[in-house]
Amino acid sequence: MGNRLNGFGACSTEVKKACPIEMTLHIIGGKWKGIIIDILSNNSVRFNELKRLIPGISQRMLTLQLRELEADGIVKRKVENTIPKKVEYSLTEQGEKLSPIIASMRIWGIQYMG
Amino acid sequence: MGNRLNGFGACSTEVKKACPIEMTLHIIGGKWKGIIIDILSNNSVRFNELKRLIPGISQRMLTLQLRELEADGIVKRKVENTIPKKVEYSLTEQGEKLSPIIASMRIWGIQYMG
DNA sequence: CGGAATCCCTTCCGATACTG
DNA sequence: CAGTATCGGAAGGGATTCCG
Repeated sequence: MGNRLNGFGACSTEVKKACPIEMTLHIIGGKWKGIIIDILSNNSVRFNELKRLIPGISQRMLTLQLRELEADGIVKRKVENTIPKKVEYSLTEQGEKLSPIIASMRIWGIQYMG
Repeated sequence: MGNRLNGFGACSTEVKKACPIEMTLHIIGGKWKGIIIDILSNNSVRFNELKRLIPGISQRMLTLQLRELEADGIVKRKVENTIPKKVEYSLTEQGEKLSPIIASMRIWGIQYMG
């Protein structure tokens, strides 16, 4: 199932047609994607920098989540083939449209804890 | 370990202190909670009506999700002990504060599919 | 530096059957 | 009507090791 990597909107297939809320939650859901998008808002960040900014994430999970976000058209990946290699991640236009939503989730979370 | 049911903010414990975004995503995440909150926005809905309004959800999952939302202080449950029983679900004040976020996720999803 | 590969455990979720 | 109980598969996620 789930054919990934067919570019923009590669999100998990059947979900698409169904409920847009479910689809959005599927794209930004999971343990790490929210904070990744939040950090990348109006920012271009390198892999290890990103890893440093997200306490507790493993290299494996960071890679996986970035790959999925990329496949869903949320994140861009820019490689400079210098030595050592340099890879910069940033949000696509679609991705930037998500960041206010993530930001409001942060606000809500803070007042919820308060 | 995750002590549930200690009322408001019973969300899974350790998450709380960490990242508010992660916590919010934990509360509204998963396959069904988004649409449940969306339907309950400014609405009081009975169990079976809710089930009817959410295509594909099983009785078990609806119950589970409602219980978690209740434990997290998002959803209220009102029982009338008539025969047959009547149970109405609605959002708490905290829950209503989530509904604009869910709504913006719906909007984003629609334009993303567009 | 920025990954990929493997292993393994936990959580999520669906199907089905039963109940006050 | 509004649930519970039980089972089993699928997906999510952590630890560790290896690589160009």
